Amino acid sequence: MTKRSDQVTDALKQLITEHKLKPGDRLPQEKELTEQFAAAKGTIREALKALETQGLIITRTGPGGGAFVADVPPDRAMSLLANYFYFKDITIHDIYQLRVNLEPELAASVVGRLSEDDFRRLQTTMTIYDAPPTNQSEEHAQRLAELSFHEVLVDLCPNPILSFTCHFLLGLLKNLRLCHDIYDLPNPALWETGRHYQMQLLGALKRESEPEVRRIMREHMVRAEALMQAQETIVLDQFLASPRARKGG
Amino acid sequence: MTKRSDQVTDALKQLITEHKLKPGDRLPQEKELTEQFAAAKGTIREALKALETQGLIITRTGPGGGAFVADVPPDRAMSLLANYFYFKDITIHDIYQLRVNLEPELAASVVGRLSEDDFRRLQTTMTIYDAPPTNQSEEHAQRLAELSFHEVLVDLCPNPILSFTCHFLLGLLKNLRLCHDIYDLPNPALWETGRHYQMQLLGALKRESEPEVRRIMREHMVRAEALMQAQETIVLDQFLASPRARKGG
DNA sequence: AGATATTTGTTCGTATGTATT
DNA sequence: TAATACATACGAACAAATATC
Repeated sequence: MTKRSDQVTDALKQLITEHKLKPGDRLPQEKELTEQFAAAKGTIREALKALETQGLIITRTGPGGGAFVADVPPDRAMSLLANYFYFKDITIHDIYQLRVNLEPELAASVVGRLSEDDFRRLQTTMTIYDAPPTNQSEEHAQRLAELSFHEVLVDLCPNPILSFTCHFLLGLLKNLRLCHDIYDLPNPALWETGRHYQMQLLGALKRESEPEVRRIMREHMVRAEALMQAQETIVLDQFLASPRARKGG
Repeated sequence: MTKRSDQVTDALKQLITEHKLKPGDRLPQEKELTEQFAAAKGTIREALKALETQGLIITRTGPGGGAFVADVPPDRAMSLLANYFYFKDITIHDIYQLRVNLEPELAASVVGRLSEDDFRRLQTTMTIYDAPPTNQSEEHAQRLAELSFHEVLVDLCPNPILSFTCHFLLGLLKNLRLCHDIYDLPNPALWETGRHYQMQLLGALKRESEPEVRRIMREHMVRAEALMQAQETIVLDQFLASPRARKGG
């Protein structure tokens, strides 16, 4: 038997779609809902909480307050999706199999859409890894900055699905345990090639040459995957070896 | 000030990650949680409801019952993500920009992994659109069956991210209002080419020729996009024209 | 099969916090 | 400042589901 609160959740969702409610529109108050659904406050609140965690509504207290339909924030959508992958173990190849094919599209989709300000943003992020890193934490920071170059493209991409997917993949690279371990290893080649390709990419974007943008980004991704995978094997070997090593003293 | 129930939600999430709880493991009971967090029952229940909505836990009543860590079901992850795109208007090109680049990878990733039974499944789905459709509802059904061909590939794909993304795109094609409208239009070319490419694909999969599989699937997607886009313009024109037409009688 | 114990699910009444007027 | 309207939180009781004996 489905729970009463879940029934209310579904009913409220239907109410939103049927009445074509838009972000900002208000739902009935808790008191009204208790009457409409003949359910107690607690039950109604659980139903609203479900919608709130989905990002579909936000609630405000005080006069004129209540539950308001909301645009799901990208961050929330990303963390909800990240939950799905939490118990699967993701490999570098899993991530780059998508990046190799999608990042070129992403870059191509912004050709001719960059303002002077956008170019400055790209150039600014590149200055962070202008010089080779001197210590480990600096190297770690540079890796994250390198990713933010791609986040600028994500912001400008007109395709919401492509943009979100690439953004999510960047989130995995930023947050996954495996990736943190990889970033902790020194990797001058990764710094060198990342810098190299992004310089080339910036030029191609300025020339507004879509084929070149596509080609450069693809090469960039293929190269990055190879370098990351090399480190992945090291990290995984360490992981396999360490329990033994500890036991052995 | 952040809500008490949200604090509890975060604390419970942290508890799961820190104790490395895996699917099947139990969380403390409501009663214990009220004591541990010095919060009322309703507050605890709202926190648990948030985790339940995310698909991170399921709850069971009775002795030995409680909240159990769960693997997020793919369906739930998909519908949570679909919420994000609910208020964005997605175009055919948005969807196919990803499909053109990912479906070839998907197909390539299953080469050499198909059992006799899998081949039968593929062949069975193809029989549904063996003959040209005679009426509109039959045509609509065939379109959905055509998509289920790709769902077989999704099931076999070893890359969880690629598999999920392609699955999600199929979900959009199945559920989006725009796509339903498109499927309602007669389109013999779509039937013809879909059938054609899937026959070819089946052959290439049997020969285990990865380059061919990739090439055929890409052509299939490029062709499908063109046909779908042609219908998209018709549907959108209708949509723009219809208010006028109604008013005019 | 039926009684019982355990645990979540639901209800109601009340009190507190917060933002608007 | 005070009054008002709304969500948020507390606490006790009851209902429903389910495993065990």
